[in-house]
Amino acid sequence: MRGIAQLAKELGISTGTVSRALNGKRDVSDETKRKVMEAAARLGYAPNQAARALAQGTTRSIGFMIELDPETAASSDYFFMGVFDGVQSVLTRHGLDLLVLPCPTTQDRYHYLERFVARGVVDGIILASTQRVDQRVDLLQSVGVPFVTLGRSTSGQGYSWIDLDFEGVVNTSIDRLVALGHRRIALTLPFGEVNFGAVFEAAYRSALLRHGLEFDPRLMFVTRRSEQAGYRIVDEMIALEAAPTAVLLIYEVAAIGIYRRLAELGLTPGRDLSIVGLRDEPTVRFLEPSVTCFSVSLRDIGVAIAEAMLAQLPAHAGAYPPGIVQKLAHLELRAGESDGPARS
Amino acid sequence: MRGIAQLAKELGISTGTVSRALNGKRDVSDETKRKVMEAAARLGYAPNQAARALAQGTTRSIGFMIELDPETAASSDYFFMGVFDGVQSVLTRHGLDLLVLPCPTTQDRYHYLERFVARGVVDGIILASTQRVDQRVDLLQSVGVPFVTLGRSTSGQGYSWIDLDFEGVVNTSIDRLVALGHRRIALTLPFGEVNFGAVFEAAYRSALLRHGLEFDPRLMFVTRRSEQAGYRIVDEMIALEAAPTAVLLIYEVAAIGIYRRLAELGLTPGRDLSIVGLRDEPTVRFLEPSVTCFSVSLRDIGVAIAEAMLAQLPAHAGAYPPGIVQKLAHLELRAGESDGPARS
DNA sequence: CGCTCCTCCGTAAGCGTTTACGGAACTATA
DNA sequence: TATAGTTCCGTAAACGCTTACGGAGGAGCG
Repeated sequence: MRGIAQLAKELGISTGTVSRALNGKRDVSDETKRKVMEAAARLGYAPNQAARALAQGTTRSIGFMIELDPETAASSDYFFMGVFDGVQSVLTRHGLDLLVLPCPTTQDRYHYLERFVARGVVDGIILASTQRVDQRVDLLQSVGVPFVTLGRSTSGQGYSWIDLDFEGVVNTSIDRLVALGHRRIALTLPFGEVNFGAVFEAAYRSALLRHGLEFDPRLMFVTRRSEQAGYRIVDEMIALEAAPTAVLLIYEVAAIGIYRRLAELGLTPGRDLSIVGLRDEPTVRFLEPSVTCFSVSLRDIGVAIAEAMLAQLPAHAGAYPPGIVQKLAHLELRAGESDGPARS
Repeated sequence: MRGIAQLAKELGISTGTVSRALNGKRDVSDETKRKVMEAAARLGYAPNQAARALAQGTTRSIGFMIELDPETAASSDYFFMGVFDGVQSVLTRHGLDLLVLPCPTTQDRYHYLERFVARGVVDGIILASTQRVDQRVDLLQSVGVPFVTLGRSTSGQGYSWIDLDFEGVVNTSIDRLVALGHRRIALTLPFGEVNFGAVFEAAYRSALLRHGLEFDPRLMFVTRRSEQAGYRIVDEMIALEAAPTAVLLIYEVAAIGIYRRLAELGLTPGRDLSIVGLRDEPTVRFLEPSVTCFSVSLRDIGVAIAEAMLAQLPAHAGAYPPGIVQKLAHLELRAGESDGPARS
């Protein structure tokens, strides 16, 4: 006899009463409630998760699926830790646990997720690294599991997502660069089928159009998230017959490589080539001259995700207005010295 | 009627047989086994996790607790993603899931862990960021939950751990620097009570002793994991009456700051100050001149952790020789150009 | 043919909680 | 005093799965 039964025997009352007391339900006198709480704390008792989940039909935990691609994702984890913290801060207040589910490099992301939802390990799912067309969204919608995605996708319809305002970043950047006299502005795009690549490119095209600038596909560079990638594209840009005078980076870390290559060539960031990065992560923030980029609170993004999740959980209805929420996190410009007037 | 009952009805057999078939047990004909498998795949059936855990008394999942300190840990996640991948690669082969448990900044690490083990959410625990004295180790040992720590601790006794060979790194580094003529070698130490700080310092002291060099506490600098920290200590070192000619970094990322400050002062890494970093993470690997540091496979560390865990799980006895395993991961020197002959 | 042994399957009792239901004791009301 | 209404608690049936147990049927043997 273990668990609640032992506790009940110890107190000389029934398991039902103990359970009610622990869960703060009615039909229990304050006196017994107190006794039970005290005994539980003293014996270090906590209700068995499996039994509780089975009886209630709910696990009280939310899964956050991430991917472990060592090539590209390895450095974006920087990103996730901040988000996790934000998610946690909200979930714990509602008695929910956060379980991070790291999909191994060798496994298919769809099947990995499928197993977890089919077995009912979590009550809700948070998805990251959304692809342009992402079957996981369709899966979750069809089985009816509450979910929120960090990043948009063209799959599914009418679901909750939180994403960075890439359009805003592109518009602000291009406006700024154009105002500085730039006419040929290069762009780096993420390798792979992540959705924000398409978003970034579309925003870029429409911004050019808005300014009456010509779109030149040779000014777009697909890169992985690495310093090396930045190093390489400098030469590629220079080799063009009409080299760009500015570049907008989807992976700000590339700035490090660009700086180094420019230095080797005797060129100066902000003078010979204007550079605008996406996010002001610490490493980039430390560069000299400082990189013009954008600031966003990762924690706030996490909070928004958690709130969007709570809005979908029946057990927590009322805490947040129900319904789908789709939110773009604003990125605030942090003007640095890596961009300046265009030189011809 | 859901789950296995529905599946059984569909096939016209009992739930017991279905369960046996799905779990590949005996007492089921190959014919029915085949039919059940087929039906399960067709209907997308997977046994409910809670029910299974309750019946078997085992969750088939391992928890990996990490901490979300945005200040120090945020950038060490780089580190974790690689480790996760290694752990996963082994666990999945044995039908075990990996659940990452991120302890929020606001919560006490001990109570966070306590709740998870008391509720029986996981069969085993992997601990990171072990403190010099870490009550979590005592807790896990007292309740008898299988666990492995990534990093040592002075708490507890005779438990399994995997750690970096900090002693090896220090010895190799000091030997190398001394051979280059350095006599005053500085050291950076981690902020906080993490155990590897103490290990690093102890190894440093004994290495100095071995070479007959004087120990000077003023040559030790406690730093957080940041570029900024490196930037700052340059001035602090120079300000000393007898400035060090070399420095050994616990957080290699500090090299970035050191490089920058040296450049501002018109000094050159490897000539005016020799620098040796711990791990060759991408950002540092990209510096120019290249940083002398050490290489270690994060994935292998993860693999070792998982194997140490399996050795403790009764259900998997035999897969790996039972017993505690304590292993130091070797760090291979990657000689760069950031260190050179001492100048007086 | 009778016996034993093996193969395969159904039955049902758990696993540790939660929770609907009913009932005992007590209070308030007429 | 009889009745209705509260308050508190015990009982037991779920939740979905696993697994010990037993039994039916067939094969193999003497």
